[in-house]
Amino acid sequence: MAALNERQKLILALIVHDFVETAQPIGSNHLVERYNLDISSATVRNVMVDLTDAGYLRQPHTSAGRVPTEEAYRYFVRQLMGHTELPATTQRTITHQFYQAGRDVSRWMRLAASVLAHQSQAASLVTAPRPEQALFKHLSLISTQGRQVLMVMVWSGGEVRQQMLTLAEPVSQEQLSTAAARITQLCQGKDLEGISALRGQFDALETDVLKLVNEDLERARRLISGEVYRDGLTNVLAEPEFAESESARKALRVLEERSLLEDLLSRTVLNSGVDDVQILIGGEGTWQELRDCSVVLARYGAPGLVTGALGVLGPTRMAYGRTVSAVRFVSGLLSDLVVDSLAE
Amino acid sequence: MAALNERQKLILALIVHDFVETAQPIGSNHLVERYNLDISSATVRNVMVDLTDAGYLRQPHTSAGRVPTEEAYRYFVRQLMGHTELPATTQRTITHQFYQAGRDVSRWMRLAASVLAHQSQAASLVTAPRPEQALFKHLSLISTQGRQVLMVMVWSGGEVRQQMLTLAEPVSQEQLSTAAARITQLCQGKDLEGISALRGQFDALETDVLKLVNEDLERARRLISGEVYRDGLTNVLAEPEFAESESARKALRVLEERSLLEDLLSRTVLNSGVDDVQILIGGEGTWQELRDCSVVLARYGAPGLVTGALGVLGPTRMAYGRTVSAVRFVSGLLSDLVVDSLAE
DNA sequence: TTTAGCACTCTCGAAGCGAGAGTGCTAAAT
DNA sequence: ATTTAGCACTCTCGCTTCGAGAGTGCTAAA
Repeated sequence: MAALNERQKLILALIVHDFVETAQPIGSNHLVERYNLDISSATVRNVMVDLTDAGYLRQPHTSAGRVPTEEAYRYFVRQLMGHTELPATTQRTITHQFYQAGRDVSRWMRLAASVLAHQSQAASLVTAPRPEQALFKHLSLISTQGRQVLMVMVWSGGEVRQQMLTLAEPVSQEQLSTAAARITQLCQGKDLEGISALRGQFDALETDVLKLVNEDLERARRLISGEVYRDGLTNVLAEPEFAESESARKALRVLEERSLLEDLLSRTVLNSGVDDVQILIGGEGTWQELRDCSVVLARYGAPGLVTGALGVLGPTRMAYGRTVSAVRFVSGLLSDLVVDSLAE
Repeated sequence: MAALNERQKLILALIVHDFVETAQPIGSNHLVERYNLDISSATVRNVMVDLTDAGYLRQPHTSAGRVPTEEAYRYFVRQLMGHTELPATTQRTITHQFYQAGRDVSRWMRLAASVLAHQSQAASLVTAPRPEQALFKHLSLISTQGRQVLMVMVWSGGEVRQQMLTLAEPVSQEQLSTAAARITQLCQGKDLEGISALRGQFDALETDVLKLVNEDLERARRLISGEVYRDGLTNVLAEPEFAESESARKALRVLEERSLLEDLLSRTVLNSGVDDVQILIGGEGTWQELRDCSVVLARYGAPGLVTGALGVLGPTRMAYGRTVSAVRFVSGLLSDLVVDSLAE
């Protein structure tokens, strides 16, 4: 696959651009007229033959225009697209909305999903930030009614987890507070293993509580991603490539089914740096469900401390420029917010 | 619309049943053969004419079989369907899963949505339980870093809400704990107004904290439903009535767009009793988006204290028996769980 | 009141056909 | 050595036609 010359690049870029817009095969005449090219349609056709031989274009049938191949999108994304950013006013609006949302993580998530879906006109997903290595910070024990106790655990990074505990016999709120204070003091800054090592220094009540802390965290640790937020699912249904519902089903299954999503995320963003946008085109041969789909993903957060993932799923024929800049921007914004809420 | 005789009811029930299964117009011959009726197809045709005149059936075109009208589904649901329950083994399995999920509300929600989607083979939604009238129960203040403080509020019904607070100047954890204890003691059992009435009894730090408590709760109060959980969206895409994506879009928009959902819920389940299953067929003339859709909804929880809503959205041609029993069962189960976690 | 018989209607898929769009090739022009 | 005009060729798409099949409604007999 020899390097493309300038004219070839131009034609390829134009075809990708037009096809993204119209979803129709692009013909040589069409291209010349639309862009007032100072070359003839015959020349364009010659170039098209080159690009077809190089594997960047294909024809749906003998006498139709050309359509970009997956390879073309990859080339476009790598070499032709250039670095774009969201318009400054859009950036300001979005930033403003986030700061208005206060410190409520679940609102950040919903907002991020909504912004991504809207900017990319595709389906978006955002996973809640999760600590990569959780350090214990604080425990509250609150008696609710009878022998029921609400445990509220705070972990490094501000993750709050709750759990109910049923005691063998009623215990006063005072006793609970004392126990919580003792556990908080002894376990502060420790991770799961550190806490287990303290076994034996606690009385019966405290041991009961700690067992639940352990269980809860063990369960949480098994999952890569936190709560998943989605938006814009109906956007992809509007795209012609998902007109017959079968293809739409396949694509949306990936977002809906936890196991598929975890698989996708674990093989991509987990190995990448924060705010580093990854683009998966056409499932890259691996994901059968993502044939005809592209996914733009990024990891956000504070690496080593708290991270989450976010991204957009749309047809291969996707406005990569806009989508990538939206993902990059929101990812950066969330990273800032998460880091801010870690330390100031 | 005169009352139907037994034969008419039988035929109507069979047509609804068959159409739900096959999604094809039902012909008189087909019916007689399949159910070994001891009447002739001509007789069935006569009955069909009656039912068509009565508005329960219609023909897609002159020489096709009959299709139930929305009116037919309503009649079916009210008069013909009878009371069904999920099989006992299914009930046990589901119950077991819920108790395995411990006390984690967000897992209940996910599980409920998943069970509903699976049992009804349609799209499901579940809103997190929210206090109808929130009484303050407990406050923890946890210093994180510098002047950042994490507030964790516990409200009646076990709802835990968190908020970040940035102080003017650093304050020790000890001081924070004292303030939290004082606020907890003074405000315990009070609602938003009760807390406002105490204004003036607090020092600067405590007032700052309370302002945030107020803000957060004010914001929460404006929403009818808590976090929304969805599942089985891809199920509805498998139905032939949603084969062209346009109709699918309309239906899924209702689930996806918060405002539409809130509208739907506020006009239905909010006025109904808990565990009382409501069935909306074809949008009932009001919801344009829900043409060709039916929604089966119920409110769950402890009325007056904590409630949420849950339901299923599918094509009008839906297995109402199975769906209604699934919704009723899961609603009851969630009610029990919520009530249990309130008091024991 | 039920049913057999039958003419009638309408959809659906296959087949046929022409218009239109777009190509690839060749030969001339730059 | 490129570029381009010209042209024949190919293939899709929309349209129409047509026959088979399914299902009805009506009528007259049981």
